[in-house]
Amino acid sequence: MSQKIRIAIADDNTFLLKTVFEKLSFFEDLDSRFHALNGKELLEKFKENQNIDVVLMDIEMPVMNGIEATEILKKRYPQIKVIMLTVFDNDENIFKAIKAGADGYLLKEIDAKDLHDGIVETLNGGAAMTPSIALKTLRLLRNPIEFTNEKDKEEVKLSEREVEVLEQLSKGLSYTIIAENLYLSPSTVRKHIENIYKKLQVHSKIEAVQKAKENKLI
Amino acid sequence: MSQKIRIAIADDNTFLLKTVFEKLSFFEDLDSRFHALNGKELLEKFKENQNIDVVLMDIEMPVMNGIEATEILKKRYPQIKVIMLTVFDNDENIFKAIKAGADGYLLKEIDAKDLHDGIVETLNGGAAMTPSIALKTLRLLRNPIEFTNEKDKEEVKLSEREVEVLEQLSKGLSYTIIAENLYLSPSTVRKHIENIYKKLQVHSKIEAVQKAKENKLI
DNA sequence: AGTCAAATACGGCAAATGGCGTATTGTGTT
DNA sequence: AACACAATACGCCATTTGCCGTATTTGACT
Repeated sequence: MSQKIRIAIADDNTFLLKTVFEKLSFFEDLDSRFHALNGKELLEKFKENQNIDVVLMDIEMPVMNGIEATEILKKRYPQIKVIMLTVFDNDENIFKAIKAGADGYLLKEIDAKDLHDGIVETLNGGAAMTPSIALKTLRLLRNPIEFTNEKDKEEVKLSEREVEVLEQLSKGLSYTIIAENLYLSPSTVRKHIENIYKKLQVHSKIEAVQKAKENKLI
Repeated sequence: MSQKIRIAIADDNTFLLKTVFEKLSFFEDLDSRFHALNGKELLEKFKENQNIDVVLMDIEMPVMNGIEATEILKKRYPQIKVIMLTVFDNDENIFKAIKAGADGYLLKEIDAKDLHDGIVETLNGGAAMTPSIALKTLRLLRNPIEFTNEKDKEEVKLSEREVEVLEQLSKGLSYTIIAENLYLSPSTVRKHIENIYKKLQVHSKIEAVQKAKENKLI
């Protein structure tokens, strides 16, 4: 690459902004050009200065959030790559960002090297995704039904292990088989299921599996 | 991770097989256990030897292809991670593989380090995807094209009464409650369910409800 | 250093479930 | 009339499930 990759960043948190700049500064092929504290500011700066290759875009910002900004930006300058860089990894944000035209979706905990690689890959016509995000996109693809279902549910949180158990439950497996598959004692599996039921407010396998699917927990 | 990651490979091309083995051999935390030349062979080897963490699965194989094999494998051993490793990157294969339950999709041109990283990330609950594949999944998500399975449907026929019972089953109700609702004795409900299981070739409420939904019987 | 949540695990108990055989009644078809 | 089949129903039995209490370990955060 003869030319440096020119980058703009949109983020309202100046501390995180600084962290990102630092990560980028390790690499000589990257050139951090400017930043904005919200979507509107970013778009205004683009009016005078469009020679940017990649935008790293936060989602939660005042005035105009990153998803709206992405939508407008990609419509106006389609050649510019937009990579979401955020702490939020809920399905709705991911899906909205993709719909808005994002070329990648990374989480802020990403290390400098992976960020760099993601930027380069995106410029080369790929897409940047942290593995946990990739998993969620796979799940979204598997259940195309609920794309319409935008309304909020009361955010039931299951632990990772509980989700694993639930996934096995959904295959119709029994406690003992699940225990074997996960290298646990049946007692533990049963306790996990008990806890799942409490969290989901259900009283049987079927109800649990159905509720989990509704809430896209599996 | 104290334990080595145990890997099985399915690929009909022995040359490519060797290449993959070589790539894996660079890493001390990876343990290539066995390989198979097609999906059927893989499943047979799994019958005796299931202590595998990750399967690297080719798509085009004789006898049984990688997508069918993935579907069966993931149903039988849901905890095992399956990563497609193939030269084919067309939308249909990607989508089918994801539907079949693949946990990742990598292209064979991948270098050793990225392959290793992908395996580890997948084990850690993420998903492995080469950037070009990630891009295609994003596009698939953006386009609300209905990829609903046109094929299969073995036309299982249930009687009216059986459908009624099944509908109640799907609400998560017990035999006795269903009996009350339909003005039947619990024995009858159980017999109906027994017959339903036989027709659907399943062995539990959950499986029955899921199969019925797949076949749009309820 | 202390707290907390999560993951692990056991035992007990009542109810539900899944699989088997058997039997009677009605209904429609050959 | 004979036959097939769905719907109804009971009993037996082993296993699974749902619910309860309790307990230890570990890792994360304060």
